[in-house]
Formats: sequence, C-alpha cells, structure tokens
Amino acid sequence: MRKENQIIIPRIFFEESPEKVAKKLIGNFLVREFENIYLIGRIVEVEAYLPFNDEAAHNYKGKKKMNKSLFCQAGTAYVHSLRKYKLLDVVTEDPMSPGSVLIRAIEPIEGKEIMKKNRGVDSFENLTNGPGKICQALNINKDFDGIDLTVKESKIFFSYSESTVSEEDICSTQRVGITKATHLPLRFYLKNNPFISKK
DNA sequence: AGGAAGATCTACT
DNA sequence: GTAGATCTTCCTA
Repeated sequence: MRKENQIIIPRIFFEESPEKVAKKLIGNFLVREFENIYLIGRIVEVEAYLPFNDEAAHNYKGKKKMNKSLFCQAGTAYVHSLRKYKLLDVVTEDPMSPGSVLIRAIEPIEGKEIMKKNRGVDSFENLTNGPGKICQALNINKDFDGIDLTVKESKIFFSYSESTVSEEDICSTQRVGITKATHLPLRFYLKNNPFISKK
C-alpha cells in the first residue's frame, strides 16, 4: 500500500453505533504520518464502548476533563492514559451519543523498522498486539486527544483496504482487561490472525 | 492532602 | 502464571 493509494475513511463511516463501526473497521488500515514516513497497520482487533449504560465505558460517569473528546463529533480521537501507556479510541455517532471504538491490535504493514525503534523491541509479534503497544509504536500521545481522524493533516487517519473481510472471519468475545460490564460481547477480532492481543 | 482505581505491559520464576 | 512498575485523574475528607 503506497501513500498515493490511500483513500481516507470519511466521517460518515463513524456516524453509526460503536458495534457497527467496530466491525467495519476490522481489516482496514490505521495510518500514522511520523517524521515524513507512513506507519501503517491493518486493524485486526477492536472493542466497542457504548454511549449509554455501559459501566466499563469512560462516559459512564458523565463528561469529565479526561473524557471530553468522547462528546465530540464522530471521527474524533480519544486518547487516554492508563498507567505508563496511552490508548487510542475513535468516537462514533454524534456528540449526544458518546460511544467509541478502542483500537486494540494492528498488523504492521509499513514502517515496521520505525515501529520497532519506537517500541524498543525487536519482535514483530510483540510490536502492536495491544492498545498501549500501538500508541508506543506509532508515537501517539496526549497531544492527539481531540483531533479529527478524518483529515490527513491530523497525521493519524484511517484508510480503506481493497480486500474486504467477511462476517464469518470476525470473532466476538468479552472485552479484555475491564472489571465492570464484563459479560458484553463487544470485542471483535480477525479470526486466526497472529497479531491479536489475546486468544 | 492522600489514596485508590484503571480499557496495560514487562520481567521474572 | 504472577507480581510489580507506574502515572494521571478522580473521590473523599
């Protein structure tokens, strides 16, 4: 995939429920322009966080300083910290409906050597198979919280893959690492892909 | 002011 | 498989 082939995913793609956007994102590309180089990964694992009544979602206790990006328009980035790490979400639907999709794992496609350098590891399998690892590999920090992921100037955006993923190739399970609302089947991943974070 | 919690990851046995 | 590092925000007093 070269940069002249990138067809950016527009806002309307994200103006649906988190579950729908989560499934649609599987197989498409996450692109990061970093020091004039494109770092590209194929999205292989995501989780949906619901706009209402989802105890695990960061919107559950209302709008706060840390989660204000969730209350922006669809296609906005929500970057938040967890311990030492950052995690990247894309906001779905509209500002009245603060759901989002967490990007949990990507398969490195381009810029792998830079990703290795950013991560400080030398193994492909360990490069981007987790939400904190993605942000490290792609050098995504708090400065990206609230930016628009539907324009190339933001340096982070999504682009369509030529190959489509069929419904049967997407598995769903419970979400990972949460302590509340654990029963909901809102994690989606590409079947048999070696870069998912957990079996 | 202090402490707990959290959508994690690494290093060790 | 388990423990511990680590950091920002929020809650309670």
